[in-house]
Amino acid sequence: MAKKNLEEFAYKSIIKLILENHFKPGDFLLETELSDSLELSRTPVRQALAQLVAEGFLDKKKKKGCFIPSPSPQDARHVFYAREHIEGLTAASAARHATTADIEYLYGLIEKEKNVENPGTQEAKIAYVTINESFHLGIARICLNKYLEQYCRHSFWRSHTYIFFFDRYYSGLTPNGQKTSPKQHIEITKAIEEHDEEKAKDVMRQHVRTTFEQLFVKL
Amino acid sequence: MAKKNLEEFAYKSIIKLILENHFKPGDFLLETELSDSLELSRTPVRQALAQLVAEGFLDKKKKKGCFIPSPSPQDARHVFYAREHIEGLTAASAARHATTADIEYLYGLIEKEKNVENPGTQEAKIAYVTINESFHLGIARICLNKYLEQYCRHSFWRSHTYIFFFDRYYSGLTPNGQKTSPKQHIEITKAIEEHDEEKAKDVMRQHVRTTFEQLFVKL
DNA sequence: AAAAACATTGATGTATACATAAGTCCATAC
DNA sequence: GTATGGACTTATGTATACATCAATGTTTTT
Repeated sequence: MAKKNLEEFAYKSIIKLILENHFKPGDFLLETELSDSLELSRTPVRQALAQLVAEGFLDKKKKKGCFIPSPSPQDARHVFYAREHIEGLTAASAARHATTADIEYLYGLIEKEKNVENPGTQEAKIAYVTINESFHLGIARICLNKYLEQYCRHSFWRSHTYIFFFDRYYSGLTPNGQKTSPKQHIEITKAIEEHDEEKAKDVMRQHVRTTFEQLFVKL
Repeated sequence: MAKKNLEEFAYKSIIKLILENHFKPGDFLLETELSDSLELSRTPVRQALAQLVAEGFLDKKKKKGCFIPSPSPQDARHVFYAREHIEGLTAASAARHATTADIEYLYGLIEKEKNVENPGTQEAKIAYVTINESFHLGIARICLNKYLEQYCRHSFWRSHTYIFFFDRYYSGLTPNGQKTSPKQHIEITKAIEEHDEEKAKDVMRQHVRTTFEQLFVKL
C-alpha cells in the first residue's frame, strides 16, 4: 500500500486488520501497538482511530482507548433496519438518476460476481465481499445525494461487521448469500435500468432483509 | 466552558464559533489561528477539526486545511431530502416505542415552545432553535435505534447550517416557522401518542418539507 | 483478615519541534 | 508581453518527549 499520506495509510491498514479478523469484539486497538506494527508514529494512527470512532466503526473509552464494539442481536436488528430503509432510498434515487454508463457498470459487477474463481475458498469470499461493496456503494454513488451515500456507506460497513463476525463462528458452512445475491442484484439493476423507483426500492429492501435473515436465522 | 478534555473543548468551541457566524462559507479554519484564540496547542484543535470533517460538517483540502462548505440550493435539496426520509423513519419508529414519559416530554417541549418570551428577538430565536433541536433529536432518541439517531442528528445539524446561513441574509424578516412549527409539532406528537406509525411518518415528513419550503421559497 | 491508602504501570492526552508540500511571487528567458 | 522556473511563505503532516489519568497491585492500618 502507498505510504504517501500516512494518516490515510493508517486508516486503510486498520480497516484491513479488522476485516481480516485480527481483533475480536471488545479488543482494544492500542495506538502504540499499531504504530509499531505499521512502522509509523502514533500521530497518524491516532488520527485514523479517531476517524473510525467518529464514523461509528469503533467505540472509545476515555483515557482507555478504542475498541471493537460488541455485536448483539439487537444491535444487528437496528443496523439492518437502518440499512434496509436507507438502501431502499438510495436505490429509488438511483433509479431516478442512473445513466447508461451507470447501468453498464452495475451489470459489469454482476458478471464479475458470477465468475468468481474457486468458490468456497477464503479467497473467493474476499472477492465476493469486494464486489458486493462496489455494487451497493455504487448504487449509493449513482443516487447523487452525498448524505444518503454517507449513511449508506456507514450502515453497509456496520452491517458487515456482523457478516465477518458470524463468518468466524460459522466459517464451516457456506453462506447461501453467495447464491441468492447475484439473482437479487440482477433484479435491482433491472429496476434501476427501467427507472422504476418503487420497484427498485422494494427489491433492494428485500435484498437487505434476505441478507439479514440468512445471517441471523439461528438466533 | 470546562477545559477538562481539551479535545472536547476544542470541538464544542469550534461548533459554537461556526454557529455564531464567525466564518462564512469557503473560509479556512486554520489550526494555528484556532489554537491561538482558544489558548491551547494545535493537537486537540487538529483532532477536533478532523472529527468535524469525518462527520461531514467541514470539508478538507489536503495540505491546505479545513473549510466551511459552500451551501448551494442543490446541496440543500439533498440534505433536506435525506432528513425528510430519515426523520420520517424515526417518527414511525418512535410511534412504535414511545412510552407515556416520552409523550409527556414532547408535550413539555411544545409548552415551552409556546411560551417563548419576547418573540421576534434574537434571544427568542435561539430559544426556539434549542427547543426545536430537543424535539427532533428527542424523537430520534425515542426510536431506540442508535443508527437512525446518528443519521438524524447529522442531517438535522447539516440542514441547520442552511437555517443559520439564510438567517444571516434574511435576518430582517421573521421566519414563519415560528408560527407553523408548534402546530405541526403537536400533530406529530399526537400521532406518536396514538402509536400511529404511518401518520407519524407522514406528518413528520410534511413538517420537514415545510421547513425547507419556508427557507427556500426565494430560490 | 478486611479495608483503606499508596505506589506502580501502561495507556492515552497534550505540547512542541521539525519535515513537507501547496500556493504565491518575483526574476529570468524567450 | 508572456511563459517558465525557482525561491519563499505558510499551513498542514509527522515524530517525539512529556503530562496525566485509570487500572491494578501492594502495603499499611485497624
